[in-house]
Amino acid sequence: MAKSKSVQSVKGMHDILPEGQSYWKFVYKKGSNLVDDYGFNKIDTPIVESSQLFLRSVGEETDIVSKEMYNFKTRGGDEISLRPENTAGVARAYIEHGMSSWPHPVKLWYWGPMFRHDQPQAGRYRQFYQFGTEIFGDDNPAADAESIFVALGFLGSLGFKNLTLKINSIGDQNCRPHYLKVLKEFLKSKAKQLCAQCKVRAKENPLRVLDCKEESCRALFKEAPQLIDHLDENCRNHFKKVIEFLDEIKAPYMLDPFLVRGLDYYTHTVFEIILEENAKTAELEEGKAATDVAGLKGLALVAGGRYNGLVSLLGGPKTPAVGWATGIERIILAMKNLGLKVPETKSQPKIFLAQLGDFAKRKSLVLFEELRKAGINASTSLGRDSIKAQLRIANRLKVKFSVIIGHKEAIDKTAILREMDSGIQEIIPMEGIIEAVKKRLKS
RNA sequence: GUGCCUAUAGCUUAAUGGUAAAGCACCGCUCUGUGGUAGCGGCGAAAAGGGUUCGAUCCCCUUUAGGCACCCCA
Repeated sequence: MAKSKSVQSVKGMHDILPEGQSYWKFVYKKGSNLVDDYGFNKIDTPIVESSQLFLRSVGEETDIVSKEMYNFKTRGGDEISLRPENTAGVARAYIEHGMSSWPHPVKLWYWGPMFRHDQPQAGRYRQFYQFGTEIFGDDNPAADAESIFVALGFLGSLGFKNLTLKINSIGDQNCRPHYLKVLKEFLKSKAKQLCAQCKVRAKENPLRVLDCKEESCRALFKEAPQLIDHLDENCRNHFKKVIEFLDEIKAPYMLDPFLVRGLDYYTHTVFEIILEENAKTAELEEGKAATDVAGLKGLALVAGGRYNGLVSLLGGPKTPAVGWATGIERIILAMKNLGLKVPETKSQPKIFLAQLGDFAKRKSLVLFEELRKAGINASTSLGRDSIKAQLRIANRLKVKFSVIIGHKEAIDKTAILREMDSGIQEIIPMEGIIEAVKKRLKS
């Protein structure tokens, strides 16, 4: 097989082919227009950052950094990494360019590839695109709500319905340690009944134990102390106000006391937007029953939260911030599975130029250029000499008209304009051809 | 990182322990001057490596890739 003898794409990496581009274009357009309307400005940061950045921000102990990051050493010996997410990079840029002196809040958005070395699955790649926003310098719960609202608006603009917003507060440096103590005690008392995995986690990352999907554990955790009951007054107030804002803008939400996130920098609000568990595909053909959306059950389309400690952690001034991100491959897969359609954006030529003989070929090349200058999307197949083959291409391209220049026409300084549907042809003087084409295309 | 399933041409599929077949697609010819339909022809495949066997695409092992479920996550 030719495939195996030639070079293949690296595991977990994928090509976005022309027919897939209409989805990408559509999602990008909807997303960028929306955040523009909300006053966000685009920022691009490098795909490569110093490894330190992620170790310090995302967290050395997190899976993303400890297991999934692409790390390299440069010739000079610098340790660098492919970015596994972009909040750290944007925060770094915020500090590096002195954005703290910009009028606040500083509202930024980004779109670009991220890299994580995990197991590829549907909607899950080692290089994948994320789109997201960050708001710096706004401590107000309204900024949390705005972030959530923008994320919901984005998904809504793509046609998603039946979304569930899960939200929780994980407190901050002041109150989380107290909670962890209480939680650890609880887990100790139940140690014997925990699943193997939870036993390990109870020691290493107790917060994540609450995430366990094991039925027996879940039952156990019903009595577990909840973060939300251990928030200090400041945190509780903040969370309460976020919820009030969500009520105000009528965003449907679900409090999830077990929602924790895999990045260390989060404080206060954390949230996820998932497709409802019972999301079904559109009924495609008659007789074909709707099926569960493959691979997407409970998968987060959007995730985000507040990270008030991040900027100062990276050496910048103490700056509250909040943001979210979404995975584009995942979004597009969900759109396809749900039958959400996007407009076709393939290049659609309006007319086709066919020629016979070298002299005519030269003439049609000139005309081709003139058509382009006149803003008419024309196509041609100058490499083919048989008129039959050329018209076959014209037919396949679904053009309305073909312009045919044979040897005779080239000498007479005329061209044949053929309407493809009817097959009606007329001979038009060369200098009038552009006008004639324009006129026909209009009607 | 773990477990299960899968791998035949660009795509979809077939048969077979003994020369790998077809449809679609692509290219050409019939037809250097007219497409859609037709006829004819061409291109082109066993993921890689090893083992069992007289002989392996088929049976076995390893690797690779994909899917699914974990883990984790967007």
